[in-house]
Amino acid sequence: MAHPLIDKLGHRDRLSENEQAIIMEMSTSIRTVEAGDDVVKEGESPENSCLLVEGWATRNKSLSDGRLQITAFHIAGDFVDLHSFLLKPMDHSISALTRCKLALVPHATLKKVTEEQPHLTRIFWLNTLIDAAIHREWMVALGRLPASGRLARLICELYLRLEAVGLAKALTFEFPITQTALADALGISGVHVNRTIQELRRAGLITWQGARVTIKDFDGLRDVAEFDPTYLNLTSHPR
Amino acid sequence: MAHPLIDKLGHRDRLSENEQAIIMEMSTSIRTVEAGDDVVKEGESPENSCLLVEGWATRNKSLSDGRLQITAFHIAGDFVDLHSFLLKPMDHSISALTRCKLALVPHATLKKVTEEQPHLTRIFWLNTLIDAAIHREWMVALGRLPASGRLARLICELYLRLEAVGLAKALTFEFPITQTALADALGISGVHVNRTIQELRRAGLITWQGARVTIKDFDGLRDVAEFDPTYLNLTSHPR
DNA sequence: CGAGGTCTTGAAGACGATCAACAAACGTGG
DNA sequence: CCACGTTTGTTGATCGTCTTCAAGACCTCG
Repeated sequence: MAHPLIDKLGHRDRLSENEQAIIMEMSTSIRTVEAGDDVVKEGESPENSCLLVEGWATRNKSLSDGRLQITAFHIAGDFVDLHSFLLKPMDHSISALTRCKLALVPHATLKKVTEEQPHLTRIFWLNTLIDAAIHREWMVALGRLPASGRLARLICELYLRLEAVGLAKALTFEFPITQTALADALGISGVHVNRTIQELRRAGLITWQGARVTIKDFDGLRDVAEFDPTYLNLTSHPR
Repeated sequence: MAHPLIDKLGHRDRLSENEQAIIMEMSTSIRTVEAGDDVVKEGESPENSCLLVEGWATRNKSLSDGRLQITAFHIAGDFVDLHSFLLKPMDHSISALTRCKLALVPHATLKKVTEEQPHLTRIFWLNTLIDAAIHREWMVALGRLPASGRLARLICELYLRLEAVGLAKALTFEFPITQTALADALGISGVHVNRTIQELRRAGLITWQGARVTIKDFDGLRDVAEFDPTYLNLTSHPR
């Protein structure tokens, strides 16, 4: 299994050899997008969905005055843009946080999967349902948690997701983001992000130097975050 | 077309006679849930998905101390709980805001649809993708809009959704909710909901008496809300 | 080595929370 | 049909979190 998506989906249900082969062959080409550039823009109706092979990307929506809200972070193995297969035009943009490598999957191929591979279709569908579950989790954070809780939650979520695909271990990971961008994800100001990071540091819950985040007290962080990982559906069972 | 779901899905793509017949026959039974009761609770793994035939329901998640965040409102014709077909256990609860009539659809039937009805599968999948798009829209509101903007958005969204299924017209609709529950949707306190409603009233944008909400100045309300209805995907095209 | 972006800190002020009290509406039983 | 209790809506006062503005320190990269 040398494919990040197969790794990831394999955590949720068993994939047959045939299904794995289909996933390996789905993509027609690889596209590279530079840090800061958009992969897809709000309003477009792309003919391909893209799978993130390498790098970090965000889903985001912007308001007329330029204010931004990041609605999700994506990492290697995420089928970032599966939504655009059926949902057109795009209601949001996908932007590269770092340089990204993306595998393009034509919508015609996905349509064929829905016609010939019911089990794989359900797995892909599930993938988008988990995106929705993560959205709900973020809504709770944005609506009901103070800044420290929101940040703590994000750290817990990202660590578990990265760990699940082998991109983090030992409670530490690289998070290549500016505090300004983090503000757009947490729904607070850049200045306050800075103060909130310091608050978690002072409480002995994390260290954060450059891009490296280390969780020093997972239980403490989980308490501040009121975090329960069930929504990530990281356990395998037949669908 | 005497079925609310057929009405609704018909706005997004054409349904064949056969597909309409399948939808009519999917449901094995009707369940009634009283106002305030839960339809499904967080943590459960139901064997049926439920389709809301009559009444208002919410999706919600609660924190350990009892604070609540409503993540969506659902109305007649919404396939509220399609998520639980593949996403188990439930990451959130579904609760009845008013007395609700729900049609139960066994997951085995849905599985059969995915195996025999690719087009209908895509339509159902799309339905959950639109739920996700609405979630993203709410995240922008929760993260980046002041209370007045959040409330204005909700009113715009609900009006358009109700109108699309024939449950509202002439810029007025019944919204049977308490200000406390509204607070749990908007991520603010109950007291502040009250003041925010008054603010929109004073600005001449709405009236709100008892459960009846009337939009007096749609353009004005849309501006306060920074509302763009694209995300609701209310237009029909082949999927 | 200089320049632009990013991080950090301080001070003032806004928005919304919380607490408290009262008014109005609603439902229920007498 | 009215009396009463409970829930919901309304208002005022005070407090806290987070915003905004501003300035300086650090750092990275050409």
